[in-house]
Amino acid sequence: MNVDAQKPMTENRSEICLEQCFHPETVERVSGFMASREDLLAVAELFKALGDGSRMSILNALLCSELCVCDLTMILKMTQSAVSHQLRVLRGAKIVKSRKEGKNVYYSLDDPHIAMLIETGFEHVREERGGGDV
Amino acid sequence: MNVDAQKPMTENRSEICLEQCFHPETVERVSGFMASREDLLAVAELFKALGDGSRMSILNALLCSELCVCDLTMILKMTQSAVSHQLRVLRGAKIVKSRKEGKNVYYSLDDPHIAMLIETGFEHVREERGGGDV
DNA sequence: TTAACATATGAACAAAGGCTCATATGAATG
DNA sequence: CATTCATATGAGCCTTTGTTCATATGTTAA
Repeated sequence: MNVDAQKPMTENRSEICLEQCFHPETVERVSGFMASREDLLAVAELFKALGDGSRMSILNALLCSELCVCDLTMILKMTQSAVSHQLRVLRGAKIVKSRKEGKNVYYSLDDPHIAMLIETGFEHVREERGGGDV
Repeated sequence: MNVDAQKPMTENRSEICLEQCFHPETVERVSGFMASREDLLAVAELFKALGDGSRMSILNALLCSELCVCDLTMILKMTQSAVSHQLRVLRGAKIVKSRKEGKNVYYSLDDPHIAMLIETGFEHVREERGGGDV
């Protein structure tokens, strides 16, 4: 989470890479192609929220069924507090949504993209271990 | 990255959730559905590696073209050292691959899943900001 | 209202992560 | 071989993050 990048590039150039080393047109073209800083950060935040073992376990469970916090606590064998804290992160990232029913709060995946991301992730790591390439 | 969960659940049950609160069949069913701990951690690691602004910028650039470290340094206006460190993380996560040519090392996305993940991520955040739902 | 329970949250602490600086490695060139 | 340049890496520093513990909030039932 930096992407600051707003320092004068003139100075940068002299320290790091003398003018002959890089490919100016490529750099130009790719620079033009880059997503907005805002989008980049948003996507990074999304993946960061997916990038934790506990949260991935929660999501894996929610992939199967809507669940209340207590169920999750049982399934993941984690503290209720830890589960709640992680659900907060997931809620903040709009990865899960919640629904209140009496004393219970039921969580589920927020939208189909999320399920797709998670499933693609699993595919990727399984193939990687399995064969090497596809 | 915890997912330890190997403490005796008997004790857990009495502390956290008395027997009447949860849905035993659901818990049972979902527990059976869960991916292996190994896969969960691998996926979490994958997303964690994607979950950083600097790395997402690198990947966004690589989505467009194969690039050497120096090009990336220019495009992202980051230190060469910082870029190299992040490329190491990406390499370790098998998200990018590298190819050496003379003094330069060229990086590119490792496989199509990666591009798909990133693009789905962008779609998600754009739709989220744009409309609210699809 | 009081008690019991499900969930949320704040503080504190330990661990992980990203950046910079300095330096190492390894290739090309004189 | 010595130099130069592209890239990689280790150490140190500071920030972020995940967990636990204690407690707050809010809902249902007695």
